[in-house]
Amino acid sequence: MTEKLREPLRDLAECSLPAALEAMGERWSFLILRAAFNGLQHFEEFQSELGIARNILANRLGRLVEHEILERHALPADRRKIEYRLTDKGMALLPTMIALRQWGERWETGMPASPVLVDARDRRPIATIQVHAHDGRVLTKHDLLWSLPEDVARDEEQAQAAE
Amino acid sequence: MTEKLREPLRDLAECSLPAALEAMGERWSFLILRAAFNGLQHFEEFQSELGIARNILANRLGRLVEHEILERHALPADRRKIEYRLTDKGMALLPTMIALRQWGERWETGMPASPVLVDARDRRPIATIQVHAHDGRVLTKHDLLWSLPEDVARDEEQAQAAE
DNA sequence: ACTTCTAAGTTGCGAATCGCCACTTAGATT
DNA sequence: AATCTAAGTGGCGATTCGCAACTTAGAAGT
Repeated sequence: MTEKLREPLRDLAECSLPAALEAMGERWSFLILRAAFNGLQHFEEFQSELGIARNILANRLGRLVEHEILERHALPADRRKIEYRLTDKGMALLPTMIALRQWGERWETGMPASPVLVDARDRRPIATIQVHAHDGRVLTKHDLLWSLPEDVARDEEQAQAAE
Repeated sequence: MTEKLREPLRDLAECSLPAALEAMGERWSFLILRAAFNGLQHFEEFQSELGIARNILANRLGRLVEHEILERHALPADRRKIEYRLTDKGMALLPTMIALRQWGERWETGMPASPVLVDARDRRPIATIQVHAHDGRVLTKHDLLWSLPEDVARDEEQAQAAE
């Protein structure tokens, strides 16, 4: 259906970032995902909420379904209506989406725009997404190292040897 | 320099995700950022590492500089050489980039590709990026609520009232 | 000084994608 | 049967992508 003459990004680098971008890297994909997290499920809902062109929306929904980020369900009650549901794979994008959004709030818009995402338990805003070590310490760029798989410490023994 | 006749995504929705995508949402932007986190600094380095077309690379670097994600420095020693350096704003994209990469590893490639990102202190792999509550509990989609700013609990008093 | 080399772009141009709008199609409603 | 509605599809101009060749400023070699 969709032609792909330009080189997929996935082939060009050794890590899986290109693969992720292959699925989510196009214009509108993240906004559609956000709308899905907000509970929107139908073509016309996405269309009027986002103001996206219909053909582009159809194309993006198709891609997201291909990549199993959304699932396409025709409702038994009214088989014209298609429900697009987030899959587990789609929901697993939540931290990415929130991290991106929080970055936008902090560095682009400068304000925590509404609606705010809160913990349902106590209605307090969620924490800022950060990089943590295996033991929970917060890490910054300077605490990080790119390492080949064979040099990675995997068990407590090696971890303690490094102390 | 760059013309923009199509509607910026930032205007279309109420949260700052569109603003973030305005800065980082184009093809190659995240891969250039990853290369920068990997220590690449020069035009020709990005070009040969990523295999991106020169005009596109020039355009993307320009955009990233405009958005203050990278800084452009001509080296005094050899003023032909331009060093592109990550700014604090750029470094703040680290959690987003890692979250996206981890998602790709888990759901697209299926393997933790090299190089692996490890904690420099003990060389153990970093934790998976997750959403946390203000008190550190891990939250999933079902623990979350979109809330208007006026309904957000802000201090201990309100937080305890909700218990 | 003058030729050569190099880093970082810029330009031209064909191919692909975006975005607006009108049209279609399958299925429900009156 | 006529109408309505949800979800697309097709046409087409505008924009962007991507390859290759060219340019320009500055450094190096002789």
